[in-house]
Amino acid sequence: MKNQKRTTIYDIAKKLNLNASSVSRALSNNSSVSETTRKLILKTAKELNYNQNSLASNLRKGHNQTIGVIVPRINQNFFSNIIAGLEEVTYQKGYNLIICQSNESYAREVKCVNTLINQHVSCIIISVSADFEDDSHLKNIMEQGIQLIQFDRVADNLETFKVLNDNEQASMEAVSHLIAQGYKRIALLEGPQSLNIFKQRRDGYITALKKHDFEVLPELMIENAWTKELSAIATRKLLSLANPPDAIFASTSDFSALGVLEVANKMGVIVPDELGVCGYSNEFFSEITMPSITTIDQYSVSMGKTIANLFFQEIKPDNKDAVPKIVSIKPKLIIRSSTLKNGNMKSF
Amino acid sequence: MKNQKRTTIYDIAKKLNLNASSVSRALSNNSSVSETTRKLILKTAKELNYNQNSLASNLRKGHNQTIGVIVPRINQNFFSNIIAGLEEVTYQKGYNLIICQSNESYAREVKCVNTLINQHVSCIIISVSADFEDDSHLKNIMEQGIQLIQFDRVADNLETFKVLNDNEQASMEAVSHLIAQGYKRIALLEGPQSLNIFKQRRDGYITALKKHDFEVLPELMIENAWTKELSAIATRKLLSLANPPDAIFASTSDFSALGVLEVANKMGVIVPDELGVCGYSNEFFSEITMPSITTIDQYSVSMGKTIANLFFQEIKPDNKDAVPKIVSIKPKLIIRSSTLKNGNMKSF
DNA sequence: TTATTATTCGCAATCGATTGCCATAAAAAT
DNA sequence: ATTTTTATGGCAATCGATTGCGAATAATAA
Repeated sequence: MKNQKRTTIYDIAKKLNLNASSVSRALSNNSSVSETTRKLILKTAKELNYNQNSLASNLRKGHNQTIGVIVPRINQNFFSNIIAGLEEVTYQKGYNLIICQSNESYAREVKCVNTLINQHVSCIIISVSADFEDDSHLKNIMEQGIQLIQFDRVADNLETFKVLNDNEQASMEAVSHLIAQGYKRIALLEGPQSLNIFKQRRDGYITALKKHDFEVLPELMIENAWTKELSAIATRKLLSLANPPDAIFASTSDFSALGVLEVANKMGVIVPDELGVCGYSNEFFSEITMPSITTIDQYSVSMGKTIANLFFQEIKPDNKDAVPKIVSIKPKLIIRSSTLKNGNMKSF
Repeated sequence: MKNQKRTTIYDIAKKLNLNASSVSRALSNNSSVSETTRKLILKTAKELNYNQNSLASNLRKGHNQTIGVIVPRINQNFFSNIIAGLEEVTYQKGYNLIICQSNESYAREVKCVNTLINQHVSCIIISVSADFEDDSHLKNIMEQGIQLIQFDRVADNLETFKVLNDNEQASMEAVSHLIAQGYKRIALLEGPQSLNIFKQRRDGYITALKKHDFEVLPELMIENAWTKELSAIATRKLLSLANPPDAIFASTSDFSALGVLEVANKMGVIVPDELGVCGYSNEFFSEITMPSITTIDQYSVSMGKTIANLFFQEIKPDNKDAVPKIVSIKPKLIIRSSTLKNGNMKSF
């Protein structure tokens, strides 16, 4: 592994007694180079094992075939699926992805943004961290002339392209389904209200209750129950109430729903007969629990593709007057055993 | 969002009647710039909302604070955890990650490699695709003076840095455990033998059998059963044998093990009493199935960190004579209900 | 006060590819 | 044979930051 310098277009030019400009043109397959010399150039390029220096090319051309992605956690199912979807499309277009994770930290999110700005990426795709403070860093992205697409968790009052899930609608449908199944006291496990997605799910819950003339009971709404552990604690509390709920909508995730399930099991409360349980996200495991968990699928991979397509179709062509557009994806309620009171259970 | 040009060090220099070189030096906090002018420069840089152009900087400096990662699938648990671990460390060091997925396709893997070479990344970290053909593209990486680290699925006869799991050892332990539990006819579900990891797991299986004077029976070794569906088919076949196995080691993944579990359940075969089941990878769900699945944990996040640290500690400092080193990580057997014949089951 | 050293900063080349413009040569038209 | 057109490829500037070298100035020593 010698530290020899890599071959450049100048090396090729020198060898063929040509000018670097001709080499460049031949390689970009573009303008006026005779067929003969082009073939000659391509051949020697291969011989010398030439590889283009994208840094130089991008610097000169003033743009970068690269898109930056910032997510709270790369290895969270939803986000890794988003990234997989993004990559699928961007790869086809010859674009690269630079991935950063904010680890749910605002400070780190800001740093990630700055790094990506320095890299001159042509677009930044972001889902903000849980301790989101303000949107000045996002504004800065746009001031630097870089496109910005927010998805899922977004800064509401910043006008940018957005790809969202219709959380409120999905949440409403889930709760309506619980009501239709005959559940009377439906509790809600919520995530941090600093994130708009959790607010929306809460809104959907309230809307559904009101629509069916159910009372909205604050004691049945537990904030910050967004991990399996927190959810288990909350469930224990709820089920110990004098007047306990007969259904729990774990609006934060299937992990929360699993926490509910485990506590119910330990306390001898039968799901779904005595307690309906609904999760969110359609994690793989939600299908194989006993009973299987009713949940909401967010089409994460296809959402990733949607985001990428938004960039290529709406934004990239004429970035001058691209009017911020909001794409809303309707998640799908997946009904499984944990909310089917009639005992219509699927086999394991 | 005007398309104004971004401010450069020349803009700052012009405003202060200085030379760009001074600005550069002031910003890099390095050499001889008086405290007064440095502060002045830093101040105006902030005022003008200056952001460094990493493209130009990297081009000049001849290296890139970027590491390329190529994995078969980003949204596969093991790999997304690896990436999370990598990112954790590289972020601390101010390095960026460019992520590509080969989608288990060799052709695409080659393209990814080329893109990363063009990007002048300082290192490529790769786990090869299932239809791996030859290692010429990997050799090319090294010829271009780019560091190469292979992990998990590696090209055996290429001398590079490698971070591996000791698959053979882990596999041997798993099978030995099954034997210790009293299982007598242990079947093996294998992955494509083009990947060395699956060969190693097979070797471990055979070693364990021989060590305990068990016969190695080809009819109990099923190739290419590396998805839940394929595994289910294989299981059905195995359990229908005149002399069926009393344990199945799904050496490919917990998904395969789940396939075994489901078929056993449907066929009325009791796990673990009539059939022991062991998986691989310690997917989240393996803990919550009924019964929970004995499996092997690969410490994926920490493995990602190990890989990154290998780069920063061993390779980066003096890339001249870095002697390829192989780091082997010992996975951990996690014993759960699906192999505990004595009925020592954990509660769900 | 003069000589010497240390500080601070400017000049200009460099990294590798791209591109507008111009020059030469070849082909076509007159 | 001469002019016009076209094809081909060279020249040189450019993208933005970095850096070796040298010049000018300030600080210190003699």
